[in-house]
Amino acid sequence: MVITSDWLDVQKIADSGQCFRMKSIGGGWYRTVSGTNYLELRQVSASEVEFNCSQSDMNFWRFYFDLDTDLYNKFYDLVQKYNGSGSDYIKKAVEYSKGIRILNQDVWETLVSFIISQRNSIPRISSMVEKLCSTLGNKMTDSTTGKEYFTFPNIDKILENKKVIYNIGLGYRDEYVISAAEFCKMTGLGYFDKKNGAAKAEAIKGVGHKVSSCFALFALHDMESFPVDVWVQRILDNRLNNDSEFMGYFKEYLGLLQQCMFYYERSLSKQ
DNA sequence: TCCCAGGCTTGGT
DNA sequence: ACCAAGCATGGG
Repeated sequence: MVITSDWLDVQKIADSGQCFRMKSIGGGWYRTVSGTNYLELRQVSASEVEFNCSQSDMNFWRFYFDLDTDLYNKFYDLVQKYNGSGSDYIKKAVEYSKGIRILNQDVWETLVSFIISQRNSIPRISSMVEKLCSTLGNKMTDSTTGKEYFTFPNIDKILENKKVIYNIGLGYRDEYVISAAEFCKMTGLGYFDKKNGAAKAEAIKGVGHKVSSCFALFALHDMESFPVDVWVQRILDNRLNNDSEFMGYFKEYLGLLQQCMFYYERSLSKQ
């Protein structure tokens, strides 16, 4: 079915760096996996996206893509009205990144993915996550497309296969993945609430402030979370003159703004 | 507060 | 062939 939205860009979301299993499969189609669900989708026009899935799966994906909110339009309007420090850069970044949404991703998958992301490049994060899934995940067949895919391994599966984790090329991050599994086995995933989830996650060995802020934004949907990685730090230093005026103005949209700036800045470096 | 190892891959000389 | 850097973190 076709979903109409003036703020939904498949390619930009796939390349935004918030998810690592969404990739192009040719012919304009993308595929992604979340939980036990598989989806193929493509951009039909600037404001239309075709979702190749059943009606019941669409409920899952509507939530996943954060489609039932007018937050994005409110954000865009607010950006147009902003004339404070850094407004030129922010307006350009948001215009360029229009269509990026903050996904509602699985708590466990996102935690592990961002532990793996540390001191790593996006293509290699994706390949590490795929390796993890193809090695320890469950093999499934999508009823709509007939395609085979692997789910992300759950906590127990990882705890039962520690040796495997140490031998799939995660580097020094392997022990962090194990410690996250042990921690979450104890607390349960419901322990990570939107308000305090980031701080709670930092009790896990291998989860510092940067990973926890990504976790809060991309899994717990804490839109006020503003992850600062090397790219965002460069933006703050070189584009925004370390003036944090925008942070107060965009308070409840900071996570979305971070994604726009991150995506825009990386595009500038690729030219 | 500052500094560096740890593991592994890619991209640039 | 060599080496730096990559959506950081923990420990000294």
